[in-house]
Order: sequence, then C-alpha cells, then structure tokens
Amino acid sequence: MQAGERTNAAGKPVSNKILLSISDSEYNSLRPHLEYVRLPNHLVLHEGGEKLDFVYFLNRGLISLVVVMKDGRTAEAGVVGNEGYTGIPAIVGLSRGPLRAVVQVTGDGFRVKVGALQNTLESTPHLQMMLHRYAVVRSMQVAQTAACNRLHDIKQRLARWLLMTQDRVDSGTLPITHDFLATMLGTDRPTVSLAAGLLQKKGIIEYTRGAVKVVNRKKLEDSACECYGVIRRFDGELSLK
Amino acid sequence: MQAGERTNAAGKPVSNKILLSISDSEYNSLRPHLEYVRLPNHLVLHEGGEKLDFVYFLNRGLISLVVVMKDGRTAEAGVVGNEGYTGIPAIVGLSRGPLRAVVQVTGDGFRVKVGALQNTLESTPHLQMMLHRYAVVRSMQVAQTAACNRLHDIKQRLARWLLMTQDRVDSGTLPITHDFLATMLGTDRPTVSLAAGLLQKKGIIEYTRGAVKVVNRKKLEDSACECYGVIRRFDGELSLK
DNA sequence: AGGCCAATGTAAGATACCCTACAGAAGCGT
DNA sequence: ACGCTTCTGTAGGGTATCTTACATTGGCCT
Repeated sequence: MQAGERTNAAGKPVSNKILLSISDSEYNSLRPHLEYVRLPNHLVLHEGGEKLDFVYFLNRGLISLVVVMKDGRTAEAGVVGNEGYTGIPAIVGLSRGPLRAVVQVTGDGFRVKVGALQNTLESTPHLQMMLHRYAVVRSMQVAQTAACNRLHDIKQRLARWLLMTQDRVDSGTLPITHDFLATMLGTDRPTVSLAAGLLQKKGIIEYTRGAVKVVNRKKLEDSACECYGVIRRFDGELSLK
Repeated sequence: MQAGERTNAAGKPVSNKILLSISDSEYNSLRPHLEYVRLPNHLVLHEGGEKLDFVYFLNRGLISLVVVMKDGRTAEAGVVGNEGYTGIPAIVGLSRGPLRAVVQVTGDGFRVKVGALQNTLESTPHLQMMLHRYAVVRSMQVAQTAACNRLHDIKQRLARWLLMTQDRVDSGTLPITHDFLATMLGTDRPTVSLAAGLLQKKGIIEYTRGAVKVVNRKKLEDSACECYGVIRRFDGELSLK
C-alpha cells in the first residue's frame, strides 16, 4: 500500500473524493464502519419514499437519482459519482428520502449504516462540512436540471446526459439501452431512438444493442445545451477551500 | 410584546419559522445581526452567479428561485416562504449562488450579512442544523420540480404554482401577471394566457390585469399534478424532530 | 439451427406547445 | 378626455413530442 492511500478495514482501497479529503483522524473514526460494496448495473440502492438504511460513498461508477411519479413515469434529477455520496437526507436526521437511487454505470464503493454515520459525524466536523457542502452543490445541479428539463429539447438533453455519463466511465462505450435512457430523460423509448439516430447519422455516436459509443466528443459537446458546462462547473465548487 | 414573541434589535417582530425554532441563547447570538427589510414585489435579492452578500429570513411573502439561461429564458426551481431562507450556498462557505432570488409575493423579513452568519454559526449548532436541514428539504422540492417540468403539462403546472403561491398569501388574490407567470413556468405568455383562460372558464380562478383570484380551491387542487401534494409534504419534514 | 426475448427502426396520427403577430382593453398620468 | 403603456385575447402556422402499433434485428439459450 502506497503512502497516502486509504483503505477500509478489509483493505479495500478508497477513491471517493470526500473520504480522501478529510484528515487521518476523521477518516479513522469512520473507517470501521465502511463496508465495501460492488455496484452492478441497475442495482437499486434506495427506493423513493423508503427508509434510508445506508449512505453510499462511490469509488467508481455512477448513480442516478430518479423521481418516480404515481403513474410510474420517471425523470432523473441528478447523478452521483466518486465526488459524492447518496442518502443526503440522512445527514440532517431525516429517515426517508424521496428519490430512487439506481446504479447507472457499474462501479464500487463503501456503504455506512445511517446510525453509525450520524454518531461519527458528531466528532468529525470537517467530514460533516464536506457532506453538507456536497448536498448544497448537488442541489444546484438539480436546479439546473429542473430548468433544462423545461427549456431544452430531447437532442440537447440526450447529448448532455451522454457527456455527463461518459465523464464517469473509463471506456468510451456506455452500457445503456434506449429504454433506460427514456426513463432517465423523462420521455418514451421511440423518442430516444429518434434522437439517438440523429446523433448517429451525424457520426457523433455509434450504438448497438445496449451500448452507446461516443465517437466524436467535441461534436457531442456542441450538440448539448449549456447545462452540461454549468453543472460541470458546480462540481468545481467542491474542491474550493 | 407578548411572552414567546421575538424581535430583532430594532423591535421588529419575527415570524420566520427557523428563527422561532431555535433556543433563546442561539437566537440572541444572531439577533444583533438581523436587519429588518421590506420585500416589495419583483425585488431581486440576488442575481444568479453574483456574490452572496446577505442571507434573507422571510417573515411573510414568497421568494422565487429562478434559473436563468444564457439566452434569457428562465424557469423556477423552487420557492422560499417563512419556513426558510435564501442564500443556502453561504452556509457551506460558498460565496456565489447560481439562482436568481426574486420577490414573488410582497412581504418582509430579516437579512444577515453572510460573514456575520458564518461567525455566529460556529457557536449555534442547533441553528446550523436547521439551516442544513432546510437546505436538504428544499433540494427535495427542487428535484420534484425537475421531474414535474418534464412530465406535466402547463395546465397542471400552472395550477400547482397558484396553489403553492396562495399558501403563502393572506388574501385569496395574487398580484401576478401572465408575463411573470411565464418566466416562472418556463414558457411564453400566450401559453399562460391560454391555460389561465381555461381555468377561468371552468370557474376555478378569476383574473383581471395583474391579479389572479382563486375562486374554487378544491377544483384547483384537482387540476394540479401530484407534485403539489408531494412538495407540500416535504415541508412537513422541517418540523419533525 | 431454431426459437425466444429484448432492443431497435419506423411510421402515422394526435396533441401540446412554441412563435409571431396583432387587436383590444384596462389602468395611469396629464 | 386623451394618449401612453402595460396587460390580455386570440389566431395561425410550424414544430416537437407523445402515443400506438408493428416490423426487424441481434443475441442468447437449448
């Protein structure tokens, strides 16, 4: 193990940015409670409205936060990568969260029981601040998404979504079906197929069954709305100070 | 002054729920920094992207939080009433916020310089927790709005918006123009006029120049999407614990 | 190879919404 | 009363999207 690397009690290495940003002593308070977890595609970490049992700190991969309406229609409200964690309501003492958290890109991370985290937080002010700050920054991202959902068309939103996702994946290929995209983008499958088909015709992406490959990143950025850049810049706020 | 009432240093009474919820000692720490302010319609408390100088605690009225795109189009991402405050980013040390905060319903409240609040917070853990909890709850509301903007049509959203606004106003009449509604709902004015005209034909609302009156609250609720109830219930989380 | 299921292509009709333009009406000041 | 400004009514064309339906394809299992 190299100097500066962190692991949990079982020796699993940490690459979550929040866990890496705190002091040794604060990290050691939390360390015994970190349980390593693999996060396979489409795993639901939390169902909207249910009790929050765990908070998840991601090492790799991507989690989608999704609002589910009564009729089953869905729309993504935000995403979480290794800069953050899921289960924000738990850190202010709320036992339930309204959003579905689902793995969008396979990865791994650590989970902590809500009670254990709450106990730990009393003696780890810096960690507490980082968790609160992340909550605020993500709220900004959600706000931008709210406006984007209203003001930008499906082609722009699809491009934005692909960019945001690709930023969290090592390879250039994303394991995604049109159907899944539809639930994220809050539309239906044919509409996604149509928009994706246009991007493909322009040589910006290529896709086969269940896999999208970004061919021309530059052009994809040109196809996206300003929201991609705006949201990306919010992430920068996390490393300030 | 009755027992249990609170005032600022100048004797102005407090009806903001957060300021009323904290202990005497914590309130007294903050009290010297509370400056009473009137909040007339359409006053912009904060422009998106600019420096956050003040945090505002509302007594009465309503503040809209609006995302402004580069081309000038806008959409509302959330609202603040006397249950909350504006300037959330400041409480986690961020100096700028992305949202425009504009007075939607005339009211009043108190403002505190960001620096003074940050200093005070170090010795007021309960206030700190209330501020953080409110930030999280509002984030839930914004997430619901994000999905609502995508999945529900203009009639439902208009009804929801009128309900949410009426909840913060004493009278049944809201001083609002269609044009202003359009910037909130992220659409154009004729679309608002059309939707409002339908509600009026059904005898649910009545309006004249710049004023909307809710005639049949019950039917208005039936016209709104589920998001009204969902968001309302989130507010309930603030009084728990 | 054959069969099956999931994923994608596509199309036609319906609808909602945007955009632009203009007319009418209400308030306000002089 | 007059004119100005702001607000609202409305219309018509264009576009994006939803809805539904069906055909086709690719991959996987046996």
